[in-house]
Amino acid sequence: MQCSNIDAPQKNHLLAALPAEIFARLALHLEHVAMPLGEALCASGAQLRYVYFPSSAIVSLHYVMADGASAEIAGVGNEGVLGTAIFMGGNTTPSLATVQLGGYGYRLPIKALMDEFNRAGVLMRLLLRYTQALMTQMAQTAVCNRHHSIEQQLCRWLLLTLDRVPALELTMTQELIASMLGVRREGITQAASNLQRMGLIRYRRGHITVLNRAGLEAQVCECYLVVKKEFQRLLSDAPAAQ
Amino acid sequence: MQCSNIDAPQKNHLLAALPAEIFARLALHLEHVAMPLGEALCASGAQLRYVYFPSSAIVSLHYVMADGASAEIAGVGNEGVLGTAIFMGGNTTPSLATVQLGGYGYRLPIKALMDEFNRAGVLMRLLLRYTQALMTQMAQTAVCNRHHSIEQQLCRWLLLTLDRVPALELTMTQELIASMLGVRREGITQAASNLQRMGLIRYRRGHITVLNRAGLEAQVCECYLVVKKEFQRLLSDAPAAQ
DNA sequence: TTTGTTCGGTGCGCTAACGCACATAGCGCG
DNA sequence: CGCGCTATGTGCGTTAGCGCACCGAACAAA
Repeated sequence: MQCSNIDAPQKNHLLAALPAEIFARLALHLEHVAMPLGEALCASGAQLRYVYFPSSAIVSLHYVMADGASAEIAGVGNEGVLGTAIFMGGNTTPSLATVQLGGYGYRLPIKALMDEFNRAGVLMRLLLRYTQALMTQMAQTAVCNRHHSIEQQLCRWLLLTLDRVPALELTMTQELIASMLGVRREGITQAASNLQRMGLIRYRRGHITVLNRAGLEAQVCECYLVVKKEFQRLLSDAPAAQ
Repeated sequence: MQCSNIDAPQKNHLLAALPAEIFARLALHLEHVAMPLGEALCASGAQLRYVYFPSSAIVSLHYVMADGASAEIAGVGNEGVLGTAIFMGGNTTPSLATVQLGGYGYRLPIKALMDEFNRAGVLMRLLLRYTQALMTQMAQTAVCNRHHSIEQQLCRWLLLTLDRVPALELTMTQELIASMLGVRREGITQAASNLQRMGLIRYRRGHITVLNRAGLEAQVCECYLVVKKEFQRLLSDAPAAQ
């Protein structure tokens, strides 16, 4: 599939934030790839060969325990990059990365990434700031898991997901959402019914449509705003300089 | 209080892992400081003036919500450093840092840290690997909050804390532990009673003594080992080189 | 020794979420 | 058009953890 202008590298915010010169160096090695739903980009402890800059796909970082229970730790969409462990020096992580919402992205061989990262310039500072934002998301997930209801967490998850795609409709089963949030499928059914009754969303067999985004924002716990504001603070275009 | 050899900078694993030359440069600016129980080292969104390398103290990174509920996100002891946001480029985080177990540590003005960090050498790679380990801890906290019982979480918390201090006895009220784990004090009372009945720990008014560490390790959920192994993998002395 | 304060233990009733079982309904495919 | 698969809705009983109230016990300071 060709790169069209509706799926240019610049749809990824990190790539878009790079100065032209640096982007040009990376672009030689960037490869447009399909990221179909369910694809496992990185198993627990496995070494990535590429880092991925999603343009329309969303990747879920999650952890599956010995007994099969699982939970999402954070998500990566067009605001970020999958593979922070590469430049953080650990190469791998104990978590899994699977495509949660199919789409496209750009991948970059880790050598090309590290060559640029090791210049210790704009790219390095940008990626480190992104990583800090990712840490905020993980921290807030921990807090939200502890204290908030399934319904609130569903609102948070929906809003964070919507922020990463242009559409108002997601192709996503309740089962899948449940496994993301680490709760029962029935719990999602009930929470989603509530939101539907309130007129905030509409549900139909594998598709969820947001009807009233402001209403969702009124229901969501504070965790959503904390994460969103921190992403804005750390990754607004301006401060690529230190 | 003077620096004695029972509280040298090398008690902090990160400082100890530095080559002599780099350590010498930093040592000019290192300051031995008391870190008393309860001290707030960094409020939410506040800018640190120093980074802290605990030698005997333990710092808790936690988050307090609008309604007062709170949860610990991660802990920082002699294996790490408080203030990753400085070198990650964000300067602040939404979380709080308070001293959870009083003791001592070394602080370093952020300018001295950044001068060395910006050499993009051993210190930078070490701090980034530590930050990745911290991310693992945060991720595992999120998972553990979701799926494991208070008793298992108490085991995890005890073991992680013990790994950071040489003693088998901690000075710590149940109230404090409860606020760390983000649960009720009564929940800790009950979990601790169970562990005491099993002969694994002994409790007395503000002091908790571990009697049978192996027994605790048999009770704990997998989260503990995941975190511990990841710290070992990322921060064993050898690979300061990239 | 006394007294006051903080810490820990215990017993309610309540609720959110779980595990399970099963009914219904959309939707693709032949 | 009908079949069958898969997604969703629903109704149990069960349980972990919560919120509250209160007691007793340990410790510190006078």
